[in-house]
Amino acid sequence: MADTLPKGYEPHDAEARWRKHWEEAKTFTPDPDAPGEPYSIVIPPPNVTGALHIGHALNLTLIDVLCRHARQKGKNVLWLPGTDHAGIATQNVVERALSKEGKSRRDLGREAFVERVWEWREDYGHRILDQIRALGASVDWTRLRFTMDEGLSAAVRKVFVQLYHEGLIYKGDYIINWCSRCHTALADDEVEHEQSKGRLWNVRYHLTDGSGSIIIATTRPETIPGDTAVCVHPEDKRYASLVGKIARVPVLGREVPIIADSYVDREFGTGALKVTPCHDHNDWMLGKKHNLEFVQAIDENGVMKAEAGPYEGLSKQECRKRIVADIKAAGDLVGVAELEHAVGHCYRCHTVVDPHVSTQWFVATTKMAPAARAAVPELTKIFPESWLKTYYHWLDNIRDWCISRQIWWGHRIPAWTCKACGELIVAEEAPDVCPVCGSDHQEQDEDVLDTWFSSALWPFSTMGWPQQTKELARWYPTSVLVTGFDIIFFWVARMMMMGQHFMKQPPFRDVYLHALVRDATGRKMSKSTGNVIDPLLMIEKYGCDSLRFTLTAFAAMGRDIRLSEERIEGYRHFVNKLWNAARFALMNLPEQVPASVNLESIQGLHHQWILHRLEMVKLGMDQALTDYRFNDAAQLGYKFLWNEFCDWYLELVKPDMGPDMQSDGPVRKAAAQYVLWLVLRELLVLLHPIIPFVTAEIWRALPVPAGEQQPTDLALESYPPLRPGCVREAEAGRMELIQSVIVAVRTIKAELGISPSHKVSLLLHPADEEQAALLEENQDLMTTLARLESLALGTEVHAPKASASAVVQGCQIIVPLRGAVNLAGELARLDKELAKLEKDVVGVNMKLSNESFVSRAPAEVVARERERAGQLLDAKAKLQALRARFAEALAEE
RNA sequence: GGGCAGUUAGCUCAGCUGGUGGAGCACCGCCCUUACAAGGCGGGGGCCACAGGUUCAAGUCCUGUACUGCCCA
Repeated sequence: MADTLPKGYEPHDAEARWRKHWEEAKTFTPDPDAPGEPYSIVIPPPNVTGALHIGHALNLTLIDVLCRHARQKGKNVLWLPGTDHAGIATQNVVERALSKEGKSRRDLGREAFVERVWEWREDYGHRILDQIRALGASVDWTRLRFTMDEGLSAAVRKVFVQLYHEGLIYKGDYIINWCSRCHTALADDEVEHEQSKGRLWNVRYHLTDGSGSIIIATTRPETIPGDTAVCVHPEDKRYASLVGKIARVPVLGREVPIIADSYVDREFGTGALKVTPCHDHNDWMLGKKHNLEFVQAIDENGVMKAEAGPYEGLSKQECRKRIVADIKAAGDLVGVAELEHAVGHCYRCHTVVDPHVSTQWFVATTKMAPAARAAVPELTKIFPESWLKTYYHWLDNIRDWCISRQIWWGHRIPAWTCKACGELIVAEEAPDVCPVCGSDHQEQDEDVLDTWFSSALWPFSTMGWPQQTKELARWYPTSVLVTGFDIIFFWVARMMMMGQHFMKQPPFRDVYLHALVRDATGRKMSKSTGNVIDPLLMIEKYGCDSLRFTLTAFAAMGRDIRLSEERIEGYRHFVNKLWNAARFALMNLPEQVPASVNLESIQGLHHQWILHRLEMVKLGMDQALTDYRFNDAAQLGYKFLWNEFCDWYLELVKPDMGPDMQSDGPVRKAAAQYVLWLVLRELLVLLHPIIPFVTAEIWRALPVPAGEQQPTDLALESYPPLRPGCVREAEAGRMELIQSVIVAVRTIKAELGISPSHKVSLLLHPADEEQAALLEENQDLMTTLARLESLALGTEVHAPKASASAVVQGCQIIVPLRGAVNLAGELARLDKELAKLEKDVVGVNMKLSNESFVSRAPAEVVARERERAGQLLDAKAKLQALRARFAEALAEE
């Protein structure tokens, strides 16, 4: 006997051992010169400040499944790991640490502060990487990248400079989203809109000519000092006569024109809008269009400026209170209403974002978007397709991307201003002298670039671009990008634009967008709600494979995943089941596997059946993973292991393993051992991409065939070869009959209260000769699994009237009942069966008696229904006869 | 306001190109049958949200309604 496994699987030891082995042996470090179709994935770089959350766990698990599967298929696989520097988030973290020491970043100065961030990164930046390790991600650690690495930074500078010279990056005064807490600009998609309760103030603006007034509606009265117009809809009859007149801004007294623009929503508020170009995006657009004055009334700290007159120096909140009070005192506050409206918040710190006018750098994404749009779906396919429209819609309505951030941690903008002549110099390296005036006195732009700017280059910058590396030649474009749909704008679309522009082809062939992981009640997981499921804690409690299997099994396309700890716990049972099946196998296998048996001519229906099923699962799982149907792949594996291999095959094979009583014993046992070994072995390979640790651990313990080397590393094993000769539909169908007979006997026992272990006699009346032969040949299987005392076959066999019965595929199943059993129970059982049959008969007859069904449905379908009708009627007749006999027996009691 | 999903067993969800509605968990019985009680065997449970339409045939295709969720403005 081979060495068996310990009674329970200990995930911690096994996981630690395999993680260490794979990393030290560089198992997942590919050679660009190696053969095999290239397959590559770049990791969606997690935020370096982050801790692994369940969303990462899902993402990494799915990518790992794809990569491990691709390796099995003989591909040359690169999975490139790394992190991004998360400008705002990281700076916030370090600033918070500083503030505990009573210091601000300004106390340190820029250089010392950045130094401090690097130190922080040295101390904590590996945390997220260790967590990626914990999950078993088969990344190539030798190619680890960070967006602030020298190579990637050089790529950023090159891209910036080139885009600038191509006119695709420009600097200008624009209205942007301003976070006064982070003290920086934000891109449009970095602002999260949330419905919140607010108020709508109706305020009267008097006309300068004394001819009356106009009432406007506003949600932000503190911006009144920045008003430079009042706007109405050109077709709004209520205000037609006022257009062109001059209104006076309350309190401030500024005279502003009343203009007309179809942008105005006549239904909203009073239908009249005050226009504040410096403090609202839409008003900015109106200001440009109508050549209005631009008055900035609030500064970048949220404090009122001199332009706000009497409110100068007040916070915007205080200003709101005061100006409302002043307007009310003047009798111009017409009304206040409650209002539910969307308010923008900073995605990093959740402060309310203010529209703010300032000098910023922009990428002309309006010009770059068309290429990224055109690439889909011809060059890049999006899965699931339902995201296609969202992708198009965003690109079609894109605004230029604000990329400058007023922080210190990040790639500093490679632009210098000559102190002598004011020339703006954009270059990859600091210029020695000004190309215009020759002065050597330049000052670099203070701002850094948006983190997503460097992330957008990730698919090629990580492979060494702008150097022409072997990696780029071999692995660009990448095979697939796997990521959450929530960053389709932040990341996917921008990588598409940059990839198209600089590499002349999009960065991935496929984009697979997975769902968000939610809690059991469907809420987003967040620290503040306290409903997070910590993947590391789950790994600790249930083992990594349990978590991975759960996530894979729930990753149905286009659906959110509702996760709860119970589910992970549940799938731990699956891992345990596999472990125990392997234990059983090992207890029944010799130290060396017997010489191989010709599987295509193997005897034994159970062997033929399980080999057939194995072929189906191989094909099915491969196809499912190719189609990104992760849940289907997981389910196929689950059902095969549990419901076929364990529930049936292991039971069926037990008699083969017994003492060698019969003359064919040794041969039969050797064949069974070989099939058992082989099926388990290939099943381990199939499951390995999803649950790598437990499968590797079992694999190591499996015996190897005589003459072969000691166990190999499962991670390097190929996908099991297909054996077309083992595909046998007919045999599989025959096995189903045997299974049905066994189930029928078990049901009779269970429903009549006969103990499962109580051995009964079984009489079978087969439907025909062929069935008789089949049942005859497989008596052993039925005797063992149905726990029979004896088995008799043939229509001549006498059956006592007091027998329980059933009909399966035309075969009558008769179990003589002796002793104190519940005879009335059997009658009820038969009646229930008959009622069920009757219902089916009625259904089929209805179809067949429908003239148009018979004439219009495909002949094949009609034939199938006819056959079924025949079977049902046959079963019904037989069961009725059996019931009649039984009723007689009851009467005789 | 625009767009995209979803509505199937008590719960969470599968159900591809229309042809006898499934799984896991939960529930109810019975069982320590020599891998597994984290187990085995058996069972109950569904007008597939609603209303129309197409079709011989609709959970599946089309239209509308209701509710839920998400994204964008």
